[in-house]
Amino acid sequence: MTIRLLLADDQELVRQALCALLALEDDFEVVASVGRGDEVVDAAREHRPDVALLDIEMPGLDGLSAAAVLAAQVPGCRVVMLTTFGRAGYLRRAMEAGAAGFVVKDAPADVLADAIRRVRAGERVVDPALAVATLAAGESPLTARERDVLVTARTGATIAEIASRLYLSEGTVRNYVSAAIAKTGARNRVEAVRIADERGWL
Amino acid sequence: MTIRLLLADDQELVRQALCALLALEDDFEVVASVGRGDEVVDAAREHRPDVALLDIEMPGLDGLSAAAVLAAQVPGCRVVMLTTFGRAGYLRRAMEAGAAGFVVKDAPADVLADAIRRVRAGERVVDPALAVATLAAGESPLTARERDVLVTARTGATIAEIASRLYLSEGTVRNYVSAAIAKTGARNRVEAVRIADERGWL
DNA sequence: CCGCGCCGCTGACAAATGTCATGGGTGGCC
DNA sequence: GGCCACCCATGACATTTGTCAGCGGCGCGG
Repeated sequence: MTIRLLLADDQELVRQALCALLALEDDFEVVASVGRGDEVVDAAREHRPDVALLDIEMPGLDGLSAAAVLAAQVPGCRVVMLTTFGRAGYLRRAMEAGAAGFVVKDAPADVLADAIRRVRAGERVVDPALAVATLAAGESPLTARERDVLVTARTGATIAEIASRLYLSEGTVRNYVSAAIAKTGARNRVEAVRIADERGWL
Repeated sequence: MTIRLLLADDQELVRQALCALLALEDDFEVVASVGRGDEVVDAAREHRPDVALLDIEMPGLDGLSAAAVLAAQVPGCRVVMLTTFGRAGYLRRAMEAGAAGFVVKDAPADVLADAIRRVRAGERVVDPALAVATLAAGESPLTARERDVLVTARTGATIAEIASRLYLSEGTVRNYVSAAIAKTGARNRVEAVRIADERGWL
């Protein structure tokens, strides 16, 4: 009994390469391959894969959101997130989105193959080291607005720009930034953004 | 006559996948595969590949530096840079490092295969769109010190921290930052870092 | 040798940023 | 209803930042 796979990765070359790699295994069959997050669900509905391999960074719809939609609308299709970054926040969000597995692209091929088979069998598969890091990073202490402000600040916007984009007064924005800096333990807006980003709080 | 390939990419999974992909072509033979930049030269000396496929982001030694060393020490081995980011500065630096080809991971597999064959034949292969972008971005207008300051600022360091790390006075750092902001057309230190980074000036 | 660009520094000033105290409004929860 | 957390705002304040002018030194090319 072969395992039917859906492959989603925005990098054409990587996707084709993974396809070639997975084809080496006798029990895998890649039934669909897409390059955009918003094509995942349609493809899954059409081809009914057993397991969907989703990259996180994708145009249209990110892999995490795609996983959530998939879990809701295509029962029987389990999700393995396959991503470059073993960032703590990604893992947490992947779990919340209903993913059954999480593999980083640093891992060797047989880890991926193994993860796919185990997920298919109903298990949940996560790199233990990454799981620890995720627990260490903990839940986000940021309020929704603090998060918004940091997200907007990410591109290098000034306080004034953030304020106008979020329709807030400058003083309010400063307050949120200040709170975020305190909560992240940063000494800068810039550092606060970086830290929060790394922890997956954005 | 098969083309002997060396593969360098820090992501194990991607490397193995590319290996599987390239093995599908009759005239390719992957003779070496490494995951660190500082292993490239040794591997090349030992296995004498015709073409080395180098990722840019790698631990130990980045792909650009590896390409430069390779060009100097292993004549007969041509280099194709294979990278995620089609950033203008990367291409320029790749060319300066003596690379013969430049392929982004967005490209389809046959573009890569084609590039390898043409590079092997002595041609230089570059994505035309990216070449235009590179010319548009132009040479870096930053002086060495301005660059140093921006690089240090990238992590979110304050002026004071930059000053102490570079053994400069704070006023001097402020001047460099100011100059860099002017030259990038940014309105922030943060934005200046982002812009300079995108253009490959760091 | 002289000009020029880069390096490093200083000092002064304006603008942006971060901190703090305070207050009002809302909605959930006991 | 009272408590609490969050949202939004204001004003005052210290600190950090960016900008500008100016100084001396060094090395390179005309």
